[in-house]
Formats: sequence, C-alpha cells, structure tokens
Amino acid sequence: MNVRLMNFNEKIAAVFAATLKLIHTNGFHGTPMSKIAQESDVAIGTIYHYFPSKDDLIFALFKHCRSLLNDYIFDGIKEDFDYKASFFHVWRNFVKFYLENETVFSFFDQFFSSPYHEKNKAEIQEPIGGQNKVLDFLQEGIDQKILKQVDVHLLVASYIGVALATVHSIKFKDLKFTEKNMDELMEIIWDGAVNRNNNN
Amino acid sequence: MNVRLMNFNEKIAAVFAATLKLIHTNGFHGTPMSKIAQESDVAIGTIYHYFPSKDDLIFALFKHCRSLLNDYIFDGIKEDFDYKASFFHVWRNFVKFYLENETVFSFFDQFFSSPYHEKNKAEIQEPIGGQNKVLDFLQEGIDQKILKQVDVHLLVASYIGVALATVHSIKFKDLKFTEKNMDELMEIIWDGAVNRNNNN
DNA sequence: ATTCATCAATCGAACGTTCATTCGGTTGCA
DNA sequence: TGCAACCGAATGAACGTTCGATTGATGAAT
Repeated sequence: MNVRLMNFNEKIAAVFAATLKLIHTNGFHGTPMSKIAQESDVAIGTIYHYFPSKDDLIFALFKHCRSLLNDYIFDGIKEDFDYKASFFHVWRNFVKFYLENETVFSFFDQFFSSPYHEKNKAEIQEPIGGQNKVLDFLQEGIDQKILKQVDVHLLVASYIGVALATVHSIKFKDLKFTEKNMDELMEIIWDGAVNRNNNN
Repeated sequence: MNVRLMNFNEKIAAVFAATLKLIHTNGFHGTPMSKIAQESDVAIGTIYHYFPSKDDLIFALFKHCRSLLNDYIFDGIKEDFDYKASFFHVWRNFVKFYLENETVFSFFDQFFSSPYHEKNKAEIQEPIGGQNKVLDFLQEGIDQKILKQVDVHLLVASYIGVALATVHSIKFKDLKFTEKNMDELMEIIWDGAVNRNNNN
C-alpha cells in the first residue's frame, strides 16, 4: 500500500491532481470525495483503498507537494554563486514555483491556515514550505557575518513573508511578475537582511 | 434589519464572537450553524433572521473585523511623529492587533486563502487588512523620496508580508514577541524600504 | 383607558441534501 | 488459489436552511 505511494501509481497521481484542482477552485469545502472520484476517474472505493480517510489523503498530498517544492527551490545553484547570488536565486525560485503551480500555492495557503495544520503539527516539524532548508541557508549567512546578526527566524519571516505576499499580490493582479519587479523586491529584502556593519 | 447590524445587537455580537471562536479552533469546516447557535446561545432561527445564509454571516463578520483592524492600526499616531516613526508605529500596531485578536487573525487567514474571498472580490475592493490606507501611507513615503522609488505594491508586499509572517511565526512559537525582536524586524523592513540615495 | 392589529425578534423541530465512509463484489496477476 | 487493485451502490450522520409558532413592543382606533 505505501510502496505504491512512493512509486506513484497513476491512480494516485490522478487523485492528487484532481484534489489540487478542486481545492484550488472550490476550496477545502466544496471538495467532497465524490467529486474527487469523479474528476480523477478513480472510484471512491479505490481512493479509500489507498487512503484510510479524507484527512489522510489531504495530508499525503501535502507531503507530496512539500517535497516538490523542496526539490525545486534549491535547484540550479551553481558552484560559482556567491552568497548574494544564491540568496536571490532561492528566493526567485520560491516565487516561481508558486506561480507555476498555482494549485499547490492555493492548497498550501489553505492547508497552513486551516486548523488541519495545527492538528498535524508534530508530523510536520520538518521543512514547512521548504523553510528548514531556508532556515539553514539563512543561518549560514548570519554565521558568515553577511547577514544581520539577529535571530534567524526574523530573517526567515522576512524572506518567506515577502515571497508569499508577492505571490498573493501577483495572483490578485496588484503586481506583475516582471524582471524589474522581482529585481526590485530582491533588492528590498537584501537591503533589509544584509549586515550593514560589513562591506560585503 | 440592517439598522441593527450597525448598532450592534447583543445577539449579533454573541453570534460573531462564537463564530470567530469556532472558526479559530475548528476551522471553516468544523463550524456548522448548529454549533454557532449553541455556542452563542442564539437560536438558529434568529441567526437566519439577521443573515440570509451562512455565507452572508461570514461576509458580515469579515467586514466587521476589517473595520476593527482599520480603526486600530492608524490609531495613536502623534503629530510630532516623523515618517520613520509612523512607519514603525503602524507596523507595530498591525502585529499587535493580530496578536491581541488571535481569533480574528485566524479568521482573516482562512478567509483570504479560501475561494470565499475570490467570490466576493468585487465587494472587498477596499481596504484588505487595512491595506489601502497602508498603501496610501507608503505612497506618501515614496512621493517624499523617503522610500525607494518603486511601485508601491512592492513595498506593501514587504510591509504586510513580513508582518503576517511574523505573526505566524509567533503563533507557531518560532519567535517571541519581544521589544528586541520587533525592533530588529522593523529595522530589517526599514532598511529594505528606505531610499538609500537619500540621507533621511 | 382599553382594545386590537401589526410586525420584528425569537425560537427550535423538521426537511431534504450532501457528505465521508463502508462493504460486498469483480477482476487479473503471481 | 490467494490477494491486491478496483469498483460504486448503500448507509447513516451531519449539514444548511425552512417554517409555523410565540412573544412583546408600538400605536391607531375605539
């Protein structure tokens, strides 16, 4: 049962895709198992064959999407990148991932703000929205005295917070995803995060 | 019917309070009308007397909370505050409001990330989380060349995004609401937002 | 001063629908 | 033969909403 979950059965893939799509357009609400079955062309019985309950399905989907995100954002960092270049690269990837995977963004957004999240807190511990890897990365910048000498969580809040707000803003048409806007945003975050008592 | 809605019937206040509390702990999901009636000690029939549907109740509650937030964040700005002081003051109030009104934060969080929000977009136009007043305030800083000469929405995303991420971080115990942390955060945002070709 | 009509406010049992989940069955591979 | 994958009708609980009844305040008519 769980072996398949890793190897990614076509049925499961269809169920995940359907669930993301439905939650994106109808919300956690308007997404009953019956509609997931319909949209994915997988019988209800089959879904319950893989996931003991709807909660389990949602949680498995969360873990799947989280690993997609984690794989994505740290991808493409070249050896010759200095810290600032990596700082920009990861942040950009973060925003890009959400823009390219709107349904995942929607899902995460709803998942994290639902008490769902709280219930499974213990199990989630690790990388939330890739944050633990992000945390390590930012801590590295602090240790190297490149970034401000503050609690790393303050920098995480800035780094991730601005990225999420940016995606929201683009989604709601207040902002456009242009090179210029992204560059200026990265400048804002960098200027805020950088250690100004240092001449890096 | 609507007159009372403004003058704030005790029953309505009880319904609002119960709804906020239930949504905070059980989510948009686990909050059926029956439980709202129970928790608020108002009969279901009475709730439907004031709100034609559950959606209407939620939306009315949203508008109520939004006005609470708006009243709060721009309160207490003294005449002798310079721009930077106001910039700090409003941001701090924003965070404080959410920390003091956890149920409202939870509710907004869920409301904005649900397709609920999208459905009523037209009607929401105005101050989202107080953002239009915030937008005007930040635009003023741009016009006065105090802040970076960029699209104001970039600064809004930074200003609000960091605040929301901060509240989340505190809520999930990654961060503590201490003077030091708030000061350092405000420093981060300010350094990011400020126009460095100017010596203000 | 008393009667009566009106209507908003209040109530909660009852209704029909929709939901998550179950279960008995079929298929096809090992 | 056995067992995992698969199916969808059936089930019972829970939900949003309706509705007929009751109360009490207001004021016009007597």
